[in-house]
Amino acid sequence: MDNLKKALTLRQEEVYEYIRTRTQETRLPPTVREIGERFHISSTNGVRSILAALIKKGYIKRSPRLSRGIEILDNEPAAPTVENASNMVEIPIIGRVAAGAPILAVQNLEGTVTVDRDFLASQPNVFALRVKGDSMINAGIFDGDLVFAREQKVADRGEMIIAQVDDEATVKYYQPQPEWIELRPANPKYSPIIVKPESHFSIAGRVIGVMRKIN
Amino acid sequence: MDNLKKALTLRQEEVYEYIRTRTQETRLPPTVREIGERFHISSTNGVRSILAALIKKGYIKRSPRLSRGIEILDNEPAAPTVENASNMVEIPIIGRVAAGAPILAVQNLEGTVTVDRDFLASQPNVFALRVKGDSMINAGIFDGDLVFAREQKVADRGEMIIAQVDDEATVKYYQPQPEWIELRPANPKYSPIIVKPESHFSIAGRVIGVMRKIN
DNA sequence: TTGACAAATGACCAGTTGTGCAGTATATTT
DNA sequence: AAATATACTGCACAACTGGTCATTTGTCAA
Repeated sequence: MDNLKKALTLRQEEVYEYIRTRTQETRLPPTVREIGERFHISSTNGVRSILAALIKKGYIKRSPRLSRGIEILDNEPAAPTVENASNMVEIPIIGRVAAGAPILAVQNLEGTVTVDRDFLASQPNVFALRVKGDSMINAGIFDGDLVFAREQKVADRGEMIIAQVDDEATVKYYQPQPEWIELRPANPKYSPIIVKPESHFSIAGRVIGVMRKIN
Repeated sequence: MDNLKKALTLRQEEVYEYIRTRTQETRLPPTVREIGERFHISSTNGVRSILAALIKKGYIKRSPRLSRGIEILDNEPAAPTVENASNMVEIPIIGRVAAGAPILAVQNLEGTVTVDRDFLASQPNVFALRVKGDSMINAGIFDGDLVFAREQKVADRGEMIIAQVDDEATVKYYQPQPEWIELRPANPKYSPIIVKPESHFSIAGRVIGVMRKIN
């Protein structure tokens, strides 16, 4: 599925080509505004929409908030050592969640991580989310960690889930009550989130792993 | 080979080496502040004075006002840049540590994990260790977690390291004292380990990441 | 006709980043 | 003794940079 790269629009092709050559020639990936300048796009958001499409289609990867954090994903798989790759799974990383949209609705993909199939027990439909805040600190999940979840719409009481409330995706313990749903943090500093029936709530998945980079 | 180059001070050498490896590994030259962070230089001007010296001696080049505009002036034309086709790195997992043997000795290896190069910032000489016990629980490291470390024999005070004491490898904070070495856990239930000079002690590496499988 | 999508605008915010200025302390060189 | 180089601290500032919000325009398919 990943060898068949999705087709690019003309504009996306241009921008991709520019990033590629610029990176190769000057050793530095361009900034968002530099791309905009090159193509006479006056708004950073014009560029962003194109970059988002390129991420979605697997051509580039971005490190959020990092200046010049665009990386060309050169996957010419170079033929040999093929079978090795089959043991790996490519997992989409969810960035910020757009209101209303289903969590995997690609609009906010930040990129992908490739992980060992063993790590995820080869489960299907896995995605990753970058954690914001320290509300799950007692569960060993820190700010900036990458949590992995298996996509599922239901969960058992007490399981750690990724929940989508309005336009936010959070990691919490699932504690359904008769009249409402309680999302319990693992940090005494925070109170449980009470989700009333009128909110937009859904379970996005159950947490199955964590990854943290230190320093 | 490059005898024409003027000699560098120790500090300049360190910084130069850092810029070189960082640029190669992450594809992005560091910012001034990132360099300062790495070497605990609190003022950007401390870094600037070193960079100025490196420019003067012909080791680097800077593009004024350009973010990340540091360029290594290498006499080597940068090879054919064949590069790794795959973006993955295979990391050895250390099992039980035989007394006296270096930690990466073959008899200690338990297996390998393959991880995304980005996760480890493609650092060289990385290994992994399965954590036993809950002594680092407040650092978000639980029993059974896999911790990743970069092999190095020295560390700064307070860094999280993998230490080898007699025939055990443990993850702890490094707190050297004048007369002994203190290995501090991140769990109030445990006391620091005091390593007396007569013990077989060595630093195996600095912890750079954690991975946990849940359920 | 409606709806999804790509592409773009313009204003704005927050955090990053390079630079400038004023100093300090310690070596080494002249 | 004086001059210079090195290696910093601390603070402030302007420019840069990425991200967000609200809207708009055109295309293409159902």
